[in-house]
Amino acid sequence: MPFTQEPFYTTQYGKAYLGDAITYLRQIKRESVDLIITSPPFALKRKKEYGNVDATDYVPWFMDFAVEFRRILKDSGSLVIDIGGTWIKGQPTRSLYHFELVIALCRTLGFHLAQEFYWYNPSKLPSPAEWVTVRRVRVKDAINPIWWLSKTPDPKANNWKILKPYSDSMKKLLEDGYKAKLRPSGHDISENFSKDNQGAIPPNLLSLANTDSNSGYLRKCREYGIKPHPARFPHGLPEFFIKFLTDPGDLVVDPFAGSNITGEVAEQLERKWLAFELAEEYLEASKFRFQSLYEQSPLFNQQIENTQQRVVSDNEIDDDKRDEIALSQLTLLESRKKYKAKNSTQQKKNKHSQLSTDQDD
DNA sequence: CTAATCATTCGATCCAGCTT
DNA sequence: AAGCTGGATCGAATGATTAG
Repeated sequence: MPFTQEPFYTTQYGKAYLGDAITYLRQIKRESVDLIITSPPFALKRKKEYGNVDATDYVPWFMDFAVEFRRILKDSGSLVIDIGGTWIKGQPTRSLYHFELVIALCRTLGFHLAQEFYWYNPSKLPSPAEWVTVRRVRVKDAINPIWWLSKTPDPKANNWKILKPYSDSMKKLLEDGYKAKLRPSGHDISENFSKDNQGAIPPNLLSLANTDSNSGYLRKCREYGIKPHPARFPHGLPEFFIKFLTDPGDLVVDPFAGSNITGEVAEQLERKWLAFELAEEYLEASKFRFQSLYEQSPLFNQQIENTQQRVVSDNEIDDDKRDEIALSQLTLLESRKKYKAKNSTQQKKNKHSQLSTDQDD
């Protein structure tokens, strides 16, 4: 992609860019993208640090992006939007903004609703607290709608690629044989139901607990004192749609990339990817997802220098306090050195294993 | 005026340490 | 060496009320 701006970083399959997605989207060639998958900022009542748009302004705000989405998608391409619901201020009733969005995308821009999905997070906090845990007049909101939209009525898709293991009772049925007959509903269950397809066709309810608390990304964020992106979807979500809707070598775009989980998953699945993100801190930390990148990060080296300077130069604090800080920072420095050493041996190991597999090939 | 407090939840993952 | 167990961790919360 010949963008006017340089990428923030580049990997084997992808590029991440810093800035407003709209400026980049406008430079992408028409009908060149296979999948746009994203989790835009939701219209939450309590605004987050990454910036939220109000429910009343949401559809017009999104439309500017959606026009470009439609232009850059191939006819076989899909647009997948993970969008959380929200509440009307001051009363226990739901906002309609995410429904209004999907209707506007179809009615105004001519997108097709290929299918609606729901992401169920069983370990979601019981919220909204006022209505769920204080007054107890609603139940916890643990579902995110995911709109799968397409540019034409027949986007590229193949559910053979996302079969899930058969349940125990289905395995038993396959062993014992299906009783072929007309069901009361009129559904004709034929002998064909006894065919073993090596896996079940998944439903449109994706059950994924979002409980990442100790991943490499989070540990490195903690280590370098960077605030992790507070709103990350689980890897399983982009993985499902990338496998379902694209082939290796296809192009996947995430215009609201955040900590760039989409890029990480696309890289693993050998799809080309483009990620756009407004906040430099989030994009910088997303380098932690790509081992080859993060040690080249100025953040990584600068933090170590800063720590060394601070230990010797800070005279404004009283003596006890300064000793305490110096000690904690020395410990921090030690742990970074250890981490760096451990990581470089790890990289050597990886290189070795890569070489040996190359030879095998 | 702003800031703090209150109500509530449960599963995935990583890691260290132990057992087989 | 491989497998298991248990501990630590943390999460796209909100609005009313009280304290400062």
